[in-house]
Amino acid sequence: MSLATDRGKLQPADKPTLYKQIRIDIERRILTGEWPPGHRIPFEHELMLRYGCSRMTVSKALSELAQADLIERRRKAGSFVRRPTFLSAVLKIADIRAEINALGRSYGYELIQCSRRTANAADRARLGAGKTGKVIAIACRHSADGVPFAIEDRLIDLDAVPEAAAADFAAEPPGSWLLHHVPWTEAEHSISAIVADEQAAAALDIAIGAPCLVIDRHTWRSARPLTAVRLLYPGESHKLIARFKGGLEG
Amino acid sequence: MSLATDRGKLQPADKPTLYKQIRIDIERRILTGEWPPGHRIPFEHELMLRYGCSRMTVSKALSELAQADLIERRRKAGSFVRRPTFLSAVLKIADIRAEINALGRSYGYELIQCSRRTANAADRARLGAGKTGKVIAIACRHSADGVPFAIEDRLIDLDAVPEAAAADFAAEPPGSWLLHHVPWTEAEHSISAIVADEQAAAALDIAIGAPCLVIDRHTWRSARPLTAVRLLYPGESHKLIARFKGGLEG
DNA sequence: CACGATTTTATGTATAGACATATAGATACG
DNA sequence: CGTATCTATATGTCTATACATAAAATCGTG
Repeated sequence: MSLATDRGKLQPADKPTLYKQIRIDIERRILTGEWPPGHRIPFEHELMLRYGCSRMTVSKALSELAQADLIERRRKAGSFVRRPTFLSAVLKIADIRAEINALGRSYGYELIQCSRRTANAADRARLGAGKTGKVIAIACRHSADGVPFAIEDRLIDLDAVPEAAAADFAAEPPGSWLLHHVPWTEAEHSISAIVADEQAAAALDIAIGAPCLVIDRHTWRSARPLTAVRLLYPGESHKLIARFKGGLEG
Repeated sequence: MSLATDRGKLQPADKPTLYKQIRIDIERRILTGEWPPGHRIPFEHELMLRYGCSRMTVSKALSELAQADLIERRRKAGSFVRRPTFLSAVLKIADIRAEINALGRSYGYELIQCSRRTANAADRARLGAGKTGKVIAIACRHSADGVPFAIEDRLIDLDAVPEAAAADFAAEPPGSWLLHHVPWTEAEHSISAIVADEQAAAALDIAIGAPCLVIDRHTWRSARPLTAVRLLYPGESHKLIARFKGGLEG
């Protein structure tokens, strides 16, 4: 046990070395959205001027960012901010469309309800922080080969994600849209099982009392709540699969 | 979408550079168990002799292994193989004892059944590969503050994990034992919901027909099946929580 | 214009050397 | 015997340089 250092705990506040400062600086710009996905970050040559160090030093910082999948480096072209990546295979359940496509089934999507409103007490409680601004509330249904696959009930903080105001959630599922447009830094999943009530049973076309899998997910960027979603899957018929692979690739 | 390279797919079989060869070589020894957790890997000085290169080159290989949490580097002491780490927070559900302790509740464990046998057809199907050797079958119950928390039904491949023969699963839950003694490279989780039948209801002290969360997990080392486990949690009362955090630390 | 060849350029890998820093182990001391 | 100090040493960071490599950009030619 002594070897497992349990990183999250107390950082000894080690003296920030130059390459770490560079890495943290760039990381910050990416995570705050200052450098959005696709943005080309300065060339190593420019960075060594900016930070007054050798190319090897900025290269080390960039290499670590690349290993962490925050940037993608391409010879001759430069280094680019990656779009928000799945930090773990589990999160693929975040994109139901991709999940269904991966199963080789045809994806269907149906927007049930989408409204914009000033956050009420329940919205604020659900999103976490003391938001008083506007939110978007979305209800929709995903289907595979025409059969109900999951129903989704989502809340998006419009102040944290103003771009969402312009998105067309009738054309694109909110999960996909968010995943491809909004970088996030933390997510929390809560998984549980319930039995279907009348409403859920009707929406999913299953029997009342049938088991359902529930996934509640909250997503933040730098501790600021972005969205909260509840997904309801028919329980026995469907299994969520997550794969993990150790080690390194390449 | 174009930026997301979907790593798992086709590796362009890039020319293995020296530092990558070193990294892969060391990684292999760790994952095969040749260098077990706690083992001190050769000093940089020895490695540069072994591979005939400069210290910067071996250092780069070791740095990447450290970033991937496969080794831990300590000044003056050397670099050490880390014990199997959680590759993702989700996997903390792999260690129910740790999960319950994290909740601040007292952990209880009860071995219901533990038997060794030659793998039958059902065992082989469950573990995957065409195993014909011996397996250990375990049934046990975990409780928190004296209340049933989950029941576990596990199969361990004794040929792949011969050390398990000497383990005392009456004293230590098999999940904890495996996590701390056996390195793995791949795991697959399958999550679903069912309603409790008579047997499950009795074991978990819930009503027949109550929702239950089911987690099936399979674990491999280098494509060789190690163990298969099914966990049954009471559904509404309990929630599995997983957290993800982007970026890098330090 | 289309298309292949050439050039340019940013990253990728590797080197030798230098100094910093933490710390395990040895040593000295009370 | 316990503790403070010293020392040796393995890792941590950084530099300046060199050449390799992939791919974008340009050029040349039919």
